[in-house]
Amino acid sequence: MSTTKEREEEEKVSSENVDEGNKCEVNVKGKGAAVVVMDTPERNKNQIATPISKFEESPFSNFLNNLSPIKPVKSAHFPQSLNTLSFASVPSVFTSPHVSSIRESRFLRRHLLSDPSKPEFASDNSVKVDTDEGMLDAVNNSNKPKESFGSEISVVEASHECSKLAVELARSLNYECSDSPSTLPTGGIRGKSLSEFAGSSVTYVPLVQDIFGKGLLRCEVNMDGTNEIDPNKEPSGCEWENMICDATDLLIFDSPGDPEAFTKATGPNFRSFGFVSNEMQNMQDFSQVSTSEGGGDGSESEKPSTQPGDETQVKEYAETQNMKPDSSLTNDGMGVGQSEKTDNEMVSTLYRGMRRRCLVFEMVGPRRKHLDEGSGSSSVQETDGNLACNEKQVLPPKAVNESSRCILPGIGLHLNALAASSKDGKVVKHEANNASGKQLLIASASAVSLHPIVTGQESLNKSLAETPGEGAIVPFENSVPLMEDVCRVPGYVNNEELNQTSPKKKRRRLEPGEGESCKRCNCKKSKCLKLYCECFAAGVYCVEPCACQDCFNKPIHEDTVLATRKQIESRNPLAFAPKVIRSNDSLSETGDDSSKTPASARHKRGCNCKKSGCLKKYCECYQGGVGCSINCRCEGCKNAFGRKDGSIFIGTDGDAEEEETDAFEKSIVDRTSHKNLVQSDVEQNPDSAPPATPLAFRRPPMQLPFSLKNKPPRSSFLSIGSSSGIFACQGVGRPSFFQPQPKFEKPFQSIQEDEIPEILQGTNTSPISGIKTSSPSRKRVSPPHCDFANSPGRRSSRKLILQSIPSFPSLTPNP
DNA sequence: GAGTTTGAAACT
DNA sequence: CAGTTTCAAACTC
Repeated sequence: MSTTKEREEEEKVSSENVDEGNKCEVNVKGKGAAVVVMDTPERNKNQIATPISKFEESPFSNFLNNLSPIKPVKSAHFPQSLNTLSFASVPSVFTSPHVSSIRESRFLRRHLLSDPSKPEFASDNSVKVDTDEGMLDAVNNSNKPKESFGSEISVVEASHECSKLAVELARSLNYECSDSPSTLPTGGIRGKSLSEFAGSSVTYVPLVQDIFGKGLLRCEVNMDGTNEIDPNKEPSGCEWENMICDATDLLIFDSPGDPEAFTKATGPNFRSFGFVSNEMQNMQDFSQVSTSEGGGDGSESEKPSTQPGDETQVKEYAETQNMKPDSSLTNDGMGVGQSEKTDNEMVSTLYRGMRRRCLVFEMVGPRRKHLDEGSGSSSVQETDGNLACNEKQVLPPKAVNESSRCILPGIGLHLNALAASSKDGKVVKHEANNASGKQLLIASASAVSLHPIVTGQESLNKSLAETPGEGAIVPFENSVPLMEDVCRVPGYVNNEELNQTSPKKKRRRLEPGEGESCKRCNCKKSKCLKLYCECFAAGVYCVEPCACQDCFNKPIHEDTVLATRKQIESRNPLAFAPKVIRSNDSLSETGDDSSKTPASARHKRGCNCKKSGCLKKYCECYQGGVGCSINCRCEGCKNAFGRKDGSIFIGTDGDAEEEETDAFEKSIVDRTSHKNLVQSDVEQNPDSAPPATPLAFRRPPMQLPFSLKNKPPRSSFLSIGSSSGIFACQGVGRPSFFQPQPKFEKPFQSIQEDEIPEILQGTNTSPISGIKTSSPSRKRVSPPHCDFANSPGRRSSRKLILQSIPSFPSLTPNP
């Protein structure tokens, strides 16, 4: 029989099978050639349902047989994955709604989809299936015939592997980054490792898959290389996470096509953050490994030089490298850009992703820097002293210091680490070098484990505590705080050191720029041991900039801090949870797709405003840049981000509208004036904005209302890193508008996903949208392409947004 | 910078 | 759970 025909039939059958619960199209296809003829699909079905002897004999039966083996595997995986998930979630005090954010949700979805038994799976696009198959194949046999699918499959597998690795890493991270050698080590990850990985870290896989689907495929090489290379499990894990994050970023930004962008991004990253350098190193390591495996790897990452685009950046980058002794540099040296091979390409892609992320940071940094400079030398000095310098020299004035600081937060956990690093250049670097593992872990952990999986403070704490030796306790519940205050993060040694080291210890007044990046409190009576204290609430230690009195929120009082924290948590487990939850997160948690409202984020508990009309920062919802939800008990809600009743603020209320508008404008003005700051903020928010890829349109900042001035949002956006990693990546792209959300974790989620963007995008789900990112700019909803800031039509744009926004679903606080 | 307003957090 | 107090940020002048 003609192979094609057979294949077609087989495919049909397979699809049906899939419907019934059998997946593995790939396998089927692959075998298709071998398999003979299939009867009518119906027959097949019947056969499947009730195997007939004849059937057994038929190729179809063979096919089924083949499938069957797979099934078990899948089932095994799934359960594991589920367990894993549950496991992850369990530890965290509260699942961080935001944490998981996109990744998680995706993961869940995918996961479900992947389940063979589910019909949905069949319906899923080939990509998903492929991925699944890839997984299976990888698990069962990497050898299975992929021919039919060709590159796709292979890619998928690769992605799977990567995902697996990522998963593992994540898992390891979850476990506090234990060193299980298993994480990276296994050179043979693909084979058996995969299954294990898949099982354990399934959750992560989805993300990876997504990423891959988008185009990041080549993880394999890297992965392998990593495995081989890194004996260090933790570090590797971190790396992986980073990788993943990067990938995410890539996805988000993703334009593999834009080498220039990549280069830019990369360059900056390296410069800006030591942390970045670490990542790079890791990446490089991977690349190296890959090289060994695949032949020279391109270490494109390192040297953007390959890319013509930004020479300047490249130079800087080079400088940075030079400056930094870090392995990354060496790696850089290694890599010269060859990356022509697929493997190399893949690697490069990853790098690119990273670079992009870096870019974002970088971009932010420079801007920020300028701001700082503008504001005063003081800030600069500070940065220089602390941060900057680290790599200081390395970094050109522009990028480094502040950018790192402020920006970091955006990334989330990563940022934390980064932030720390950024804060103290020394520290960062130091850690990066020595404890690169640690930092990485932390960062990665924060990014990955925290948000995605556990999200819980505990998990974070664990990871943190372990990682830093110091101890910390880091209560990072909120990604934000972490990000923002990275420096201060309790438990984070560096922070402490920094604080201690810095002569200034006591707070210098924040400069505008600084304020944004880090949180400062002004507590007088609470001793910074109550939630009144922003620092404490954010899970970070008070730092110099704080003007608090009798502050106990310092490393030296770690015990006290922890005890207090515990006490507060005992009272309210969610006390330290991010206040703003992204819908996505909630979705993932709840599983409610329907709940995905355009407005991606909601305040966890809702506000209780009575006089401010939810139009001022008194309102946590407004402050967080999210609309009020049914959970809010506010009176006269006029929240520009979304009213409690679900109505979008349209202009019906003249007053309200005007007020809102005013507020927005005001905020906008502030932003404009503080553009630099804003940018920094943006950086912080990893959210959607794809760093490298300049989106034509930016979202209107959700948070617009906030004037950066007043409060710099905590840089922590990042999150999410998380989470964040994705967001972080995204963040870059964001226009200055993004407001950092000071208190909320949103960092990633909320901001990133911005309601608006989604709305704007509409249902459009850009490929990226899946990731959430999406909307590049959080800002207002201005229609895509519109510059809402400038446009006179702000209102109109805003209105559009509002209208488009559906009523906010009530946030489900996380359980 | 001081004072006021506001609403969350804490307390009862 | 509701009411009150405390607190610190946000805001105003």
